[in-house]
Amino acid sequence: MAQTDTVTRILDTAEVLFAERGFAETSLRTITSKAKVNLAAVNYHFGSKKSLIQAVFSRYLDPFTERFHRALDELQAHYGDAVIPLEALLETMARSVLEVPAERNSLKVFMRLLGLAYSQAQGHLRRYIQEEYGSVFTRFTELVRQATPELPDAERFWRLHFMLGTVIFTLSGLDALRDIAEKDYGDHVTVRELIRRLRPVVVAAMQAPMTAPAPQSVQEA
Amino acid sequence: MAQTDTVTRILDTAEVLFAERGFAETSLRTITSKAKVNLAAVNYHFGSKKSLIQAVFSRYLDPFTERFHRALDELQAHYGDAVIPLEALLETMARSVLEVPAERNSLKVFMRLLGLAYSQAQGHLRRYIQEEYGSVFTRFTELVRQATPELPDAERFWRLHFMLGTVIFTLSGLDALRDIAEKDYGDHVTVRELIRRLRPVVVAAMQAPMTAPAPQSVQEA
DNA sequence: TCCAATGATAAACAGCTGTTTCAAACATGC
DNA sequence: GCATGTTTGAAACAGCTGTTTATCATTGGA
Repeated sequence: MAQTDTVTRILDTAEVLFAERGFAETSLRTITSKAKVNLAAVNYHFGSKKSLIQAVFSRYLDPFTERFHRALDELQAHYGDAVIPLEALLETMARSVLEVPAERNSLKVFMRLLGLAYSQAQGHLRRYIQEEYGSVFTRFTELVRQATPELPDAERFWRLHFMLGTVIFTLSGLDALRDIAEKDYGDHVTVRELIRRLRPVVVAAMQAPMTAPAPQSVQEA
Repeated sequence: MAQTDTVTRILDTAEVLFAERGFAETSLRTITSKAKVNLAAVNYHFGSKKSLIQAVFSRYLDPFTERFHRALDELQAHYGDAVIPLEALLETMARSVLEVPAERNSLKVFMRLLGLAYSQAQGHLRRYIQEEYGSVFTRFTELVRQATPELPDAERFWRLHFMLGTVIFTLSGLDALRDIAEKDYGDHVTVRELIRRLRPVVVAAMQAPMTAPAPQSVQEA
């Protein structure tokens, strides 16, 4: 065995580079040279670049989904048959997201990867994540449904994705935004502080009053 | 002159392909062959692939900023010295965004490109957009400042970017989200309808109550 | 001790990338 | 008509891409 496992050295290097520059823009040669590992090692241990990308995600998402499931278990046990309030659900999710990368001090990388998963072409990634980790999301949305019975299903779906966009966009572009905020407002913000700022905004957004559907006379695009 | 200008044929093809697959994942050969144009034409007319990417953005952003500036002029003329309410500002912005691509029936492409500009590596793009079109955004945020005097500057900055994330994330991933929504809720939504749904959410988010700063005892990441 | 399996290494592979070159075609002004 | 500047065309360029091969080293078990 080398001083640290070749596989984990590849994963450690790859996740940072992917987060910094995207998948297509990061070559295997860049990864392997920075990881002080032979080029062929990636294909030997992971099979292909695609699989390496998925492995990087699994290493974050597997512990996350496990923790999140457990946290939801506790939450449901605590509330029994009563409806879990929206704030508690959001709080639990936030805590689960924060806990995982705390073990490896890189929430920033985690969020940036999530952002890339949504925005980059990489259709295989979205499919992989959907198939592998879709069930947690389904469970969560069902609980949100019970917490917001006044919302029509479609409206809640869209608002949840509005908020997903808020979180992913903000946290994945964190460095750039933090620089601007610090320069313009002397406001050096930490991730935990950002999440504190996010909470009331997300709650207010989910509970915003609904407006009447657009009149049909308006032309469509 | 060919049946349509070589330059515009390149731009038309490039913007669609970029929106579909990202910048790094779209080769000049794919663009030129699909546009039925010689490979060298891109480098001849635009100089480089980088410049082509910027040209694609200019073609959207130049008309947009011009319209948006004009719309803000009218708004300020109408309200005189009075403070323009937040809803009116957001409404004006939404209208300006909607108007531009209506001329070329591709708001979807426009939004997807905006999303890519934020998420893709392409540091040159962010710099280009910032330098070229930053002034409109500055003007807009100043008006938002007057409309929300109760918010501290830093808080307003973050909330504006929260909402920017919401809009860009939603509209740039529109196709995928729409498919899910249609399958699960039979809800076939148009862009204009989505924007109608976005409005109350954004307003509520901007006007959400503030919570006290986190106690200093909490450890930071 | 020998064998087999596993892992690491360097080299080569075919294919694609953005860009350049230079000759041909074209249009335009005189 | 000729000469001018502009736009196209096919081909080549050097460089990088992911992947494969074949060789070598190292290990653990019989």
